[in-house]
Amino acid sequence: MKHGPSRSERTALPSENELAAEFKVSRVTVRQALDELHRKGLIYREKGRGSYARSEHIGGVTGFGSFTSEVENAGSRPSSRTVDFAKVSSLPEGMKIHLAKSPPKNKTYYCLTRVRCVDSKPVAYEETYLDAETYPGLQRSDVEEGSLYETMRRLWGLEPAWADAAIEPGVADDAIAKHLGIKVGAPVVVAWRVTSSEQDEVLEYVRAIYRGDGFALTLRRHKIS
Amino acid sequence: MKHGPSRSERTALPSENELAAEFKVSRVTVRQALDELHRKGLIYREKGRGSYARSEHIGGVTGFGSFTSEVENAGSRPSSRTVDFAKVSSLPEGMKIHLAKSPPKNKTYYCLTRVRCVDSKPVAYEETYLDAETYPGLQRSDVEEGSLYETMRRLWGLEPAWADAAIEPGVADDAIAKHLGIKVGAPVVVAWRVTSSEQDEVLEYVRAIYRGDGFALTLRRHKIS
DNA sequence: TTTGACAACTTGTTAAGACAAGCATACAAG
DNA sequence: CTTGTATGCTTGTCTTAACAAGTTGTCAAA
Repeated sequence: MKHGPSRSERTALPSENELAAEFKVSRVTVRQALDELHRKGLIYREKGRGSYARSEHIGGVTGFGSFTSEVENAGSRPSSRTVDFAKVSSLPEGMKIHLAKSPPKNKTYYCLTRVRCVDSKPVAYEETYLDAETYPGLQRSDVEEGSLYETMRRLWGLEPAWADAAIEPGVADDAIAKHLGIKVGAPVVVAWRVTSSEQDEVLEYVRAIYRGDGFALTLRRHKIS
Repeated sequence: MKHGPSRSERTALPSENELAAEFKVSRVTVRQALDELHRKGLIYREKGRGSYARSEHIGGVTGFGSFTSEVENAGSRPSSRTVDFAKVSSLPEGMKIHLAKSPPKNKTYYCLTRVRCVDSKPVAYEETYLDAETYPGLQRSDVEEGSLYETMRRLWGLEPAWADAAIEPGVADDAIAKHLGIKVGAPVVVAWRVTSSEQDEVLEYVRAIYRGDGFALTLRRHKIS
């Protein structure tokens, strides 16, 4: 026997059984989809009651993942200016200090230096170190345009899956101040990051310096525990 | 027919079927467990090959979650010194600027000010704003000792589930420099955070200021996409 | 030697169903 | 009016089963 429309007054989503019937799939499949939405923070679920949609879910620039797609998802227009592309023989000291796995020695890296912009305003100075063995024959033209992650996928079939990062405060030195259009000594956020594939191959080492005035790194809907 | 020991030479984990047999559960259940380990970044999986354990997995102080448990998991000893406990009638300006949902007006909050220490060294200055309606009758003694999240759970049955945060650079002012034992004007990281329950009830607003010398916020094994 | 078909494994996905446990309503007993 | 109970819903957990798709080694054919 039906007990009135009470549930429908409270529930944003149909029940798992209703969804299974509607889309002609099994309940296991419905649950897989709902669990994924839950992990992303788009819905929450209550035993004995139902699944509820959250009112909102907006993205932000986290400093992980692709700068290009993150800024786009946030509704702004990303752009990059390549400052330099050179071969170097070691990583910055901070990389060795902060990150769990110390990088191997006697390697050569391509060092890609870019200024990251949101709506044409420079917000970050970024040095990306790419192992020369991982990207044989890498050319400046390969990374000059568009998303680096897209290039990794297209040319080398590499897919970024995990990031380890350390965040610390700093002050802008002469070069960084000039690139970001801020004063020397202005406070900045320094992020050290290692991006790896699903199989733990290191894809890039990154040193990123974010300006602070009018821009902030955000982490939205971060699951605790 | 068996085809030699090739797989066992490469695989760290038994296959799903082997695990199901060993623990007398169905393969679906085994997969649920393995998928969870994968999401946590403890293993990775390859179709047609097997599941592989990652070499290491160490935690870090992310600035989300419980400071107490995060520092403990990182193998250090956390402590806190309560600087102040007062009633206030509004949140700091930065909270309204950075966070998605602007907090309601005409509220009163308990403002808990603490200095966070790792191995007795002060690393962060933290102001926690707790809605007086959410925590009726909150006493300083309730939060003076131990983990605030533990108190939330024990006394009010509230469970932190999600955090939204914004991170920006800053400089230490006089008060903060004194509390952290650093110089006035030293670079710091300012984190604005809202912690919510699974049902989106706001549990706390936090303004945290981290020193930069010898301490860094870390995010280990952060899943991309 | 090289190539290709095949078998035997792996994980990925889906199905259909059962039972437990929590929630909300309706309803009868007090 | 209050309280307990039954009912029918919900999500949570689990089982057994099947097939798809990718990987690896064997082995016969060229």
